[in-house]
Amino acid sequence: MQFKQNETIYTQIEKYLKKRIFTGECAPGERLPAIREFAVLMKVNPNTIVKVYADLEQEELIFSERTNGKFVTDNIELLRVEKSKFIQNEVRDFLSSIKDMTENEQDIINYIRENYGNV
Amino acid sequence: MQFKQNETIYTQIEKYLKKRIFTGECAPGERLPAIREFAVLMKVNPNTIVKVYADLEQEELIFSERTNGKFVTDNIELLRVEKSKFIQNEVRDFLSSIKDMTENEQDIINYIRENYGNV
Amino acid sequence: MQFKQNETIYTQIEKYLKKRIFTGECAPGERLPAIREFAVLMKVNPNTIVKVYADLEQEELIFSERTNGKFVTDNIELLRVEKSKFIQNEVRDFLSSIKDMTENEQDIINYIRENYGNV
Amino acid sequence: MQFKQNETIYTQIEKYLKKRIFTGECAPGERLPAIREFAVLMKVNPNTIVKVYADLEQEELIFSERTNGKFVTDNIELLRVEKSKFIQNEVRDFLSSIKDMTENEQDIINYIRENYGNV
DNA sequence: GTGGTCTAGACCACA
DNA sequence: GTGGTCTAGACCACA
Repeated sequence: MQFKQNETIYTQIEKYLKKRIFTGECAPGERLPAIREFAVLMKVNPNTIVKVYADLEQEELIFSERTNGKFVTDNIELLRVEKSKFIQNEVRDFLSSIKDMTENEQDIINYIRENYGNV
Repeated sequence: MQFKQNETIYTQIEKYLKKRIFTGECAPGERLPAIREFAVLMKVNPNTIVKVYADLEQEELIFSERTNGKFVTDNIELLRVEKSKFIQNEVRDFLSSIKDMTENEQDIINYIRENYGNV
Repeated sequence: MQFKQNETIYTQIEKYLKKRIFTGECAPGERLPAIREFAVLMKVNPNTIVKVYADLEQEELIFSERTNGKFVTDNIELLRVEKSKFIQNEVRDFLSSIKDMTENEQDIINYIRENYGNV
Repeated sequence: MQFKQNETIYTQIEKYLKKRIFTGECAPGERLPAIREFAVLMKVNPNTIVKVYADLEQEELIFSERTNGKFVTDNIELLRVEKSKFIQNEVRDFLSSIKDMTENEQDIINYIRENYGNV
């Protein structure tokens, strides 16, 4: 994974992991990669992953089993709600970033249509 | 202005200023606020504004007149191109952040419609 | 048994076992559960119980008979003294943790009265 | 400060700091010691203090001003509530640790009276 | 000077 | 092997 500057590494990994959880690539109840393993994969220090996991645990998206690893929550309802919040957040951030430079709703939708195929 | 954490202040001010330039609130050829004045307005240290102006000058969106201050470029064509790039960037960042969690183009457009009025 | 974080499991089991010994639930001279059995009951690794028993043996609260198992001491006087020490310890730890935030002795006693029924 | 084993350093510092906040030794709105300064005082690594401050900030007992330091909340009502919770917690932990080894409420109160002067 | 992030790496409890 | 804590210390953004 290639990290942007101007956004902290842990934030980027957190977003990445959340998206995997929300899309079900990391399924409810599934074991997450071990801290050290994930750190190697991401080419970061284990402590950075410790922070990522701690933050997601705080939000109850994942939970710990002592010495056994970290697991995606199996609270489907919570996942549904958090996913919805996450998306709404992204949408609103986007809209407020771009609104002033566009004419109206349709203008933005056109941009979406033009670029949807290219990402 | 309220700053987010996890993104540097100067980046946030740069975006803010670019948007004012692209929307014409800061018109082509217009004088920008003096560093100290802008710093007071934004409640940041003057050094932060120095960096912002330097970065925008680097991108040729603004230029210096020695002792006279900083001015928005009057190269309309450059403004048009940069604005377009800026918007496209935002659109693509948004799309790639959200694509995996949505079904299709229409799905995203619905989110836009739902939230357009609330930002 | 539900373990707290921020305190090691073996410490928590040690306290639990001591209390059973001091209350006589594990009577003087009585045989303690076998390591494996106790480990299963507590849902911990046998090594953890090995450590617990070793520590209590160190304090002479329990003793080994080679292949026959571990037994609660039958030194009643020692039990009396250790129980008393244990309680005094708990009381003093509690008092020093809370003293600065309370007005006086009576204040603490009121807290005891208020909460005695709810634990 | 002398740290106990079997309880993490950061937990002990957190409790220490909370108590200072609840007693008003660190008054509402007051600036807390700088991370590095406090680390030197406590003879621990700055990162440990970072964690302590982060945890208390999470609980809204303290707040950050970028590059200016950390401050005790001035939300008096929140302080009152959290102090009350903290004390109740300590009292209940104490009671459940000692209840089985005592006869009744009065028995415990006697222990409090006996030891109050000696802590 | 102040906090935030990150790395390298050690040591521990527990399985 | 797995996570948790802690240290030493670097580098950055910001004041």
